[in-house]
Amino acid sequence: MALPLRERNRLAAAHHIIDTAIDLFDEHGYGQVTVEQIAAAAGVSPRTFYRYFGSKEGLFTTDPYTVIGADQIQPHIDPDDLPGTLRRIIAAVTDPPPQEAVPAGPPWRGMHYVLQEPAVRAAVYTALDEGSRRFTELLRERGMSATQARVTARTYWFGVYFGSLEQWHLDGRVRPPGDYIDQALAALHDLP
Amino acid sequence: MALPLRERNRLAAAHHIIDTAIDLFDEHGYGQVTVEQIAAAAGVSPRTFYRYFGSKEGLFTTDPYTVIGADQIQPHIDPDDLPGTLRRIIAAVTDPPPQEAVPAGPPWRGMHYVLQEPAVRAAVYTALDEGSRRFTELLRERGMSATQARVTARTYWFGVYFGSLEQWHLDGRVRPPGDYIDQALAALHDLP
DNA sequence: TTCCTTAGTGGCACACTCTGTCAATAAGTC
DNA sequence: GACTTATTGACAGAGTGTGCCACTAAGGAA
Repeated sequence: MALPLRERNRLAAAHHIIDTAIDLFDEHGYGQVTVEQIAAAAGVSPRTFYRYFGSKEGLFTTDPYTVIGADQIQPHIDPDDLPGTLRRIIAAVTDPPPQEAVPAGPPWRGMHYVLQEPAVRAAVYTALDEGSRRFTELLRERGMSATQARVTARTYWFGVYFGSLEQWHLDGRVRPPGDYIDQALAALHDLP
Repeated sequence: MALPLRERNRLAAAHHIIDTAIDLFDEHGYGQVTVEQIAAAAGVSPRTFYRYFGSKEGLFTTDPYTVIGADQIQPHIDPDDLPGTLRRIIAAVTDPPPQEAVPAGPPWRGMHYVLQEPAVRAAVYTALDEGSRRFTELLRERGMSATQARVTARTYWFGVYFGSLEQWHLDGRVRPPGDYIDQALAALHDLP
């Protein structure tokens, strides 16, 4: 009961809409399902859907149920410990702590669509881009040069983080995701 | 006259539409210009616009006038010389060789929108993604592990290549773009 | 409880993007 | 010059996303 009623209702509604949508996607395919159908199945108006998520792809990139949004990633950033930052994000994202208002699970039901549907993937890239932008600023504040900060942030975000997440998923999520981060970080020191 | 008439007409038409569109963007802003207006100003039907570019963002990601498309980049790839690959791409992209059917210049008129307009940026990321995917396959064929290949390809594409291009543009395109690639490659060996 | 303020919702109209289809036209071929 | 094929324009229509306004529900104060 930490959150006020309105907040809880909103989170529950968002969660319910996402869950309903992914059910429909699983059944008919992402491209065959319209926002109107999702809204109807979830018992809300299309207008409300757009208020919650802004777009169809927003289902996968809107806090707090996204696994990749800039806001979600922000608290884990420590510019002085980049490998640690990535490991913490991966841990938080792949093994979300139980919260009363945010039931675990839903983000990962949609991982398939994040990686396979071009439109969703593009939306995720936009979210990563925003995270990388903020990260670049942090590095610049620490005195890093513009080019180095930009390349470093983008390498960690787009290369190590998203690359690891994708490979982890493609391998069936069997091995611990942290292993992929470690492998990816090692690969950076052995670039051809 | 190397190309058949149809081909030449098509290239000229594409070039003209892009040029017309960017004129309108510069005058009214990207978001304020509709495809219908672009088509009308260029003297073609909206349907033809979509046949050429597929989408409004396609203006910036469709060969041969894009600077970042997978097809455009493909011929420069040499998996055994990655730094060289990037330098060749940057060279080809920032200083396109004069071709009779492909007047120089147009791609760079739109660079501003590529970096500033979220929708265009997302489309460019999708193109980069495709390039990176192909590149990952090439590296795998050379015996590289899945994770290493994926991270390496993404690091070079999203980190070094796009990062350098962006920084070069942000700095006013004064210094040679190759310098930024060199700086970025150096940064990879000095990651925090 | 009651009143009041504010946030959230639904419904409507509308602009815009993008696709399927088909007839008309232009280019390439023999 | 006739034939084949690619390209175009016009039209209809589905789907996404936004502005607007009245209505309902929540939070706070007396």
